[in-house]
Amino acid sequence: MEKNNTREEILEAALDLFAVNGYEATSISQLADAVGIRKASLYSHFANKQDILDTVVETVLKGYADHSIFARADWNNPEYTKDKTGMTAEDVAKLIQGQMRYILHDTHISKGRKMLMIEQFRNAELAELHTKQNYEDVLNYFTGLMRFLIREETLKNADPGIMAAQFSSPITVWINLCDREPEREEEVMELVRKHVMQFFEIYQK
Amino acid sequence: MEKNNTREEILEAALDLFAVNGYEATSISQLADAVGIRKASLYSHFANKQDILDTVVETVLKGYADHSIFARADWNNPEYTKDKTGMTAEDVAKLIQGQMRYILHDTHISKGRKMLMIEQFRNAELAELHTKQNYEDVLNYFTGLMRFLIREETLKNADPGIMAAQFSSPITVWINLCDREPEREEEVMELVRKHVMQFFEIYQK
DNA sequence: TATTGACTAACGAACGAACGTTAGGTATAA
DNA sequence: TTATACCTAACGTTCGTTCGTTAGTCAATA
Repeated sequence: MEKNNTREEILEAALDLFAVNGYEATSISQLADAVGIRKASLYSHFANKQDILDTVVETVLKGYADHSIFARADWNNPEYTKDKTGMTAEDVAKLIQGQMRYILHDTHISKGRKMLMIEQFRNAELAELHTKQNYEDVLNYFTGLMRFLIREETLKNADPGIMAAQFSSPITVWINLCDREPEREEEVMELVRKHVMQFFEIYQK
Repeated sequence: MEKNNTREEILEAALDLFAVNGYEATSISQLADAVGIRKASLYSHFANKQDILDTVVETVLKGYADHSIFARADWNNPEYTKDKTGMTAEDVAKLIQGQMRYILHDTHISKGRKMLMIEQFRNAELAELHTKQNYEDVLNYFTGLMRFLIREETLKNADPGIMAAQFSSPITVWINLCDREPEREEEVMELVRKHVMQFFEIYQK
């Protein structure tokens, strides 16, 4: 009755290792040790090492599509924005902090992000994925937010793409910092608060 | 009379390879091939593979200390600021664009940056170096610039640390984008121009 | 000037260990 | 009975490294 989950364990361990060492520098033996089986047993579940990477990437991609805050937002949908009208600077700061906590601590998302970071100069497919997930989707999301806040007359009218870059880039940089030095998370959260407050002040209508 | 430079050629090829594949995923044979010698000959110049990495890091560090725009600036030194008084938004945009071109195309700086990017989750020393070079020094530099522009009454008074984060982070993000997709450099340069112009507008006195 | 010897950089060959992978056997459970 | 998950053993290849040799350079010596 117990469904066998070795395959999932392998994928999880693989993402763990790829997110620290990268694909090439991770060996089949390392991976097998992490799962607690012999390395030959991996081949009962995957055709070869590349197949493991492909499946991990597939999993990361699917997890992203299912759980990404940024890819799923729709600022033109009243259903999506109805609980976001009349947001103050503090409200937005809290919202962003919550999103950052999620992005930082969700294991799939954070390990996927690190893997893309490591592989971005060797694997063209992963480089593209990196740009989409950590640049284009983020920028789109915050451009939507800026347009929404301008429409609501919370912020003054200016190029929303540039506003989004100015608003989101510090957050992106601070997420990378926390990936490297997790003990600085609280320091970063305070910076985020200050950043959002100051952003709203200077862009206020 | 000709000074032998094989050692330098090895270091250059090593940085090339480490900046794409990382240290572990780069083999001694690959490196020897890139230099055009047999792999055993590498050991006439370095004790072992780790010694090559250590020396490459040392070289990157020295190159950074000698050539980094950010580590060498001193906004309290009149000698440094004397040609920077009365800068308009366009002047600053041009200045930043020039600095970005340099940072993007100087081979040592760009390859060093990529190597640190790849190694940041496995090598604590390189993670620290990454934070210093691409976060702390950058933030310090731009905090200095903000203080300078506030002192000059070009910009209004606000938290210069937050201003520096808002000003520099988009630039950091765009440099990373260009590292991944160099063909987007001109698009990025236009974004930088817009960003700087808009930044000066909203923060104007 | 010619000879010697010390030093160097590069080499081919080989080392044991680890790599990714395959084959074949065994135990478990449907 | 058949299929599956895991095993041990081994494959050929590549890994980082060591060894002993060779060819060339250069300074001191004869």
